[in-house]
Amino acid sequence: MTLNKNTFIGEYSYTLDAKSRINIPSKFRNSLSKDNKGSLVITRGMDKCAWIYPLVIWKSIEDELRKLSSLSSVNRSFIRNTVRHASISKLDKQGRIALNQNIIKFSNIKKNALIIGMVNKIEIWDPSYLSKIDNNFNKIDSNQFDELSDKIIL
Amino acid sequence: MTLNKNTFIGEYSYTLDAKSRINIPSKFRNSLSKDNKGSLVITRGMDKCAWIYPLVIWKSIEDELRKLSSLSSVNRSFIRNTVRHASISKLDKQGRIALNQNIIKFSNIKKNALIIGMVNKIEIWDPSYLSKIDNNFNKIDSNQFDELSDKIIL
DNA sequence: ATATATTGTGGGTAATAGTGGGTTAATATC
DNA sequence: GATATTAACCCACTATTACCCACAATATAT
Repeated sequence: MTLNKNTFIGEYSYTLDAKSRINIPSKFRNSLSKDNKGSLVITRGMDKCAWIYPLVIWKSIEDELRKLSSLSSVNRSFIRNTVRHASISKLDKQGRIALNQNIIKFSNIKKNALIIGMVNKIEIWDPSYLSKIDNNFNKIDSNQFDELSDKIIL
Repeated sequence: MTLNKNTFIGEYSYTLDAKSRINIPSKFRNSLSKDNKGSLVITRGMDKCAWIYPLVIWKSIEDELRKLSSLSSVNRSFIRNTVRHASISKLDKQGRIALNQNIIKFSNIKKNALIIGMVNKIEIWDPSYLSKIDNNFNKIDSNQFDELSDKIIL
């Protein structure tokens, strides 16, 4: 509760109901700053999962995108792919959001879903798919993290 | 008591109660700086144990993570695996924290638990597992410590 | 030695969180 | 314009968590 605003950590397991609604962990809801007014932006992640940003954070991302010149084709496709699948959604009275078919299909979510706090954003995963990814993670030569471990002391 | 703030040394033996709460040694509680407001962050350790950080220390870790761009998949994995098992917890009026099932299972803690001060963080171990690890420690060839002895003068 | 404060452990109760489902309003389709 | 489909809103039930009080054991002070 005393954590930074719009900051999310931890992992939670929830279920999608018949109406494709999923609960947002109450710790995340409490962390959302008031100026979001309960609104989130849902989009495709870089991995096969959903990314969810607080509205105010998303707006700052938009501002960054605005700075990228459309003269570059790399920029154009980057902007397009970042924005085209994004949609705004509001928490209902019980603290849930509705996921649309597009996102559900993309992230291959069925009944069960894993919600993971990623500091500045939230991820929603299909549990079985993520555990596959995890195995690959363990196989990654750990020296890929050597550079990071120089920067961050845990 | 005159030790540096947010610094923990020593070993204590406590029990988990029926609600998975465990006492934090009063010396540790006294060492916690006021700006933590009694909050700690519990996460998985690099060994099979729980790591506990004072909130303010954790926040500085978070701030470092925030600087890592999510365009890099290595960064994404690193962030995910660093924060996904972390959760914030507040000391109750009696000075205990609640451990969640995730952490209990990971560190294989049953009824008895060992709390160890690790200078900047706290570890919680299953006593019987730790004594196994200790045996391995004694087997380590002592020249593995040569590198460390260059860095730290004991 | 006795009184007083602190520490570690147990447990009850009220508030909150997570889930399901029904009803109404909005939008789209024919 | 009538009907079908979807989304928004409301209510209800259960499990979990947070908060409070109690007490025995130890430590500290007088």
